[in-house]
Amino acid sequence: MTTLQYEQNCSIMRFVGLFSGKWVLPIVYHLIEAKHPVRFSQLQKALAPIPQKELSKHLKLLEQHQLITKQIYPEVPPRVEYQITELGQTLQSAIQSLGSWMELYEKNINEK
Amino acid sequence: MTTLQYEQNCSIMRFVGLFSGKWVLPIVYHLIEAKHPVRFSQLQKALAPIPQKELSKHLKLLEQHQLITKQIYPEVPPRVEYQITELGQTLQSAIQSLGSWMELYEKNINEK
DNA sequence: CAGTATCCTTTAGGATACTG
DNA sequence: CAGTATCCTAAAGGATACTG
Repeated sequence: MTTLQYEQNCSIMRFVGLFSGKWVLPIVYHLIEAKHPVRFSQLQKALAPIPQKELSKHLKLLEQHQLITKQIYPEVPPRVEYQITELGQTLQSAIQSLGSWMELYEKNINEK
Repeated sequence: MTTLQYEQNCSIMRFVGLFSGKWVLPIVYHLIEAKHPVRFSQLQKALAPIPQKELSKHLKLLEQHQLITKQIYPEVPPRVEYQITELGQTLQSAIQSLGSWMELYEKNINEK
């Protein structure tokens, strides 16, 4: 019998695995807040100074994980829009609570 | 006027910065759940297969960030205990919501 | 027991240039 | 516009051996 390891058993660790990367949560959260489809260039501008490569890579991964959808419009110049899925939208309160906690924490640290 | 960048302005990004690292949230959460002081070796066992180096490094950082305290007992063999601070304890619900979301997500993905 | 120290490999991250 | 491709550096992560 193999020892079941913490890595596979802990939902927190699996979460960290799924959302590892400096820019992942910000991308997701921006799309959650936007609610409407957002173009690649809009995302890049909103999340500046995110490197284009990082944005591109994580959008692809998030789509694979069914947290966002990608819509390509065959126009010239090309238009590509990203939108949060219903499943992705369920992340809203969890991510919000991280941000709220951070502000509480900083307030606490600074007043000492 | 300099453009204020997303990195400094977004509490989510600052959170990600503070808790970056595969093992940080698991360590914090274990201490939150424990409530009582926990020895180094207990942590290592509970979070296996965490490398000793990672555990040691992150405990030091968490202490610097005032999220945990360290108590050294001058015994032989030495005993060192770590405990969550009140400030650290305030993370509980935020981290829990990450884990709960992860389980919801996995359930959703698997039933397709 | 509770760490350090060392070494090594992989990944993340970012700058820049190019393309359909 | 919306990406790729390339190159590079720094940081993360992990295995192992050693120490007060």
